Amino acid sequence: MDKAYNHTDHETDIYRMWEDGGYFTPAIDKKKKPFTILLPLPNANDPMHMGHALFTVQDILVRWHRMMGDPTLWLPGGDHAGIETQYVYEKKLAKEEKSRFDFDRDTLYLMIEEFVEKNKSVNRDQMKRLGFSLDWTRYKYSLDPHIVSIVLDTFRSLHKDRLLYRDARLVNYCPRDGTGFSDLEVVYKEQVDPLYYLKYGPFTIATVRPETKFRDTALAANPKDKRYTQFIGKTLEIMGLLGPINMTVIPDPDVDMAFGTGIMKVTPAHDAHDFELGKKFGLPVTPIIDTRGKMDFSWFLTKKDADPKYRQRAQKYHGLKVAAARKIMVEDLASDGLLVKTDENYTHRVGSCYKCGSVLEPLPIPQWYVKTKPLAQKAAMAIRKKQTRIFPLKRFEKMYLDWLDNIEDWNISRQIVWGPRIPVWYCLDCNPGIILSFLTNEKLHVRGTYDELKKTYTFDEISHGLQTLSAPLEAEFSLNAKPCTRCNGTRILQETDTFDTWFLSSQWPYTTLGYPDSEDFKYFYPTSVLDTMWDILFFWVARMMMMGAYRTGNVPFKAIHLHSRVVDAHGQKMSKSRGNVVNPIEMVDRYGADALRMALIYGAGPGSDIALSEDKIRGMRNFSNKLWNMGRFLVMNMENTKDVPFYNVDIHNALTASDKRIISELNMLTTQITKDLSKYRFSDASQRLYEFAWHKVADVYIEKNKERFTSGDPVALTALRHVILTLMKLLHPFMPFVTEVIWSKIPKKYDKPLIVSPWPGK
RNA sequence: GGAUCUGUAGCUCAGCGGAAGAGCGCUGCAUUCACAUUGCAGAUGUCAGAGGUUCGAAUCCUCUCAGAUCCACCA
Repeated sequence: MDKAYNHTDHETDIYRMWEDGGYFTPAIDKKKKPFTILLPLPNANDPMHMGHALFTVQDILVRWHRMMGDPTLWLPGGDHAGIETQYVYEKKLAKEEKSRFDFDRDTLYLMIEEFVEKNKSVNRDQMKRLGFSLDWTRYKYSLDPHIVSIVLDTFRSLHKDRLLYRDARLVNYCPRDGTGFSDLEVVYKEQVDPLYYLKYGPFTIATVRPETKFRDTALAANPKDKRYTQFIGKTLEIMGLLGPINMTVIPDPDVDMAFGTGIMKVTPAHDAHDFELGKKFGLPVTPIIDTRGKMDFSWFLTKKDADPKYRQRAQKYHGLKVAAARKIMVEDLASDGLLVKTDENYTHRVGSCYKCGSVLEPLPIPQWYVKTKPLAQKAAMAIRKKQTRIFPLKRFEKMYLDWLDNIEDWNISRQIVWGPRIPVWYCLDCNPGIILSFLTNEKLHVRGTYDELKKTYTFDEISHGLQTLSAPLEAEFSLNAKPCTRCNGTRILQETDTFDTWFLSSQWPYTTLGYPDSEDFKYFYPTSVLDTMWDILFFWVARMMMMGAYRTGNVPFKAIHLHSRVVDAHGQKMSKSRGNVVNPIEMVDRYGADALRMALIYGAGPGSDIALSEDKIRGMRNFSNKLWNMGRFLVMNMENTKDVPFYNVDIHNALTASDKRIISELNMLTTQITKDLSKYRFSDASQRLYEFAWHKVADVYIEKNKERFTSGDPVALTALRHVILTLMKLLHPFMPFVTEVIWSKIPKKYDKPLIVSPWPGK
């Protein structure tokens, strides 16, 4: 054996030995209870980061259970990651001075597909570098046809159960990325904007969005506000930048009397609160901002009787981006004497796109929604009844329940190409003009709902539109478009929206296992543990619980273990802009996978951030070397001594007090580690093992008995071998490579690799 | 606005009712010894502050200060 442990000499060979030996693939044994973990599917396009390296937690559990003799499945997969991947791809296109608008839908899809296929293997190879004992024979990709077909079937099933609807409500729309998002994906940023006080007929109103005032449809005041009670219900003529308009004052108890002047303009098309208010009072929805985030004054410019002076003004605003238009309008308001004052220091929070940071525009666009309340109830119940337990902290359980108890319907439509299209077909003959694609230069030009909304639809008219929509949905719900069953029309258009990626990944537990009939599904579902970072508790974990319970009748996990974020040595979040990102593969190259794994686990308290430094990883590399040299010491001394008996109860009596003491401590340690693992106390276990191996066995036991070992005392060597072999087993889940190598060097009775050796006490 | 978490050695953090701990860093000594990716010895703390419960509090309770996070979103 070499003087020092050099991981690069061993890791590749060891992993190949495990994989070729088929040890990652479980044998289904109906007499035994399986242990199953699904790997939180990484973006198939992403190289590995420290977050992925933390899946070490799962490998620890999996390796432990495998040694315990459980049929153990750790199922890997990759995610097409809809918007994430399309975003990355569009950035790539931008470098080539192209954009998504240069391609038709199918071409763009194929280009992205090719891009992903090229990168797919990178992440997989990196997982192997970390030593993850994933069953690669079962690898799944989120766009595998059989997975998609189950997802589409879920959509159909939701429709049948009346848990699905299409509605034209306000969507958080990113004009830059060209898609809407669910509420969860909105990031609110605090910023300072001018608050303008505008003259509004007899009133003064305060607003940060003067550009939307052209299409205000009402004014609202608190019914308790004595200043305005006399006006409630009255319609007033108000002078604006484009001439006089009529507006009614409506009562709204939500209006804060202390804010601004206590009276508010109502813009149902561009504000969520106003939209609800509009619904209540039957106000028209009158958008003035389009999906590109530009002002749209066509409603005014097409007016035949418009005053030429105002027409000119509208022409000036038309097509400007919101921010630019606002600036010019404020100038015009000032010159018309309509600007009362400006508060420059108004701080508020603005919804922005989590991908590109653009300000999101609330826009009225029809989207598909899942009614989540009934689904959420079951998912919450599973936790309340302790069918599923959440580790490590109560606070995550509370977060989970609070979210499910207050859940809103889920917008699953995305206006991107990368992902499965929503399986709905519209008949353009009997139900024309339903949908519009904002994505690319689609060849099919269809008059869209958004255009229709611009024509000042009332809420009644919108809901009427939705009723006519549901007809072809009922009639035409197959995977391939056939002639319309109502009018026999052949101009059928599939919904151009794709699914929110989370709609697919929320079904991962049963789609990957082959719901509903496969052996795997019957045997491995529900899975044992889900381990993931807490930041996707709502996006993914809660939704998997909902969909699993809905589709299969069982929630998908018996336990949910939430781990924390990896931060740098100073507790700072790792980010490219800070320049403190530690690349896991570089660390594996330099110090070995075992060192990185141990560094991630050691000293990481449950629920708190995990501080990782290169110093710490180096420290753990030193620990690997310590183990190596303990093994080396044993092997060297055994070489000169024949017939070292194997440890057993009979020999125990021949041991010295010192031997007996270390074995007794080892037995206590075994019990303790087993207990730690069953309670997800990985850090505690790793610290105990480190302490015992280095400071009890190496520093004390070996040093005190050194003469006995070097002189070849068979009894002493028996004890030491027993201690080291047992220690290798206990450490194997944490540091699989170095323990497997040491194991292979020590003469012993078993010929099986360590990975499938029985857990001590088992 | 609602909720939650954290404050312990220079740094990162364990401990969460019974004599203040670990890793890294630091200081001194050792060196043909399994290992210098080492060993031995050592220094460093009003356990954020105040009050309370208790025979006993870093640990439980209340408040204060400081930092962080989640949810809801305000014209």
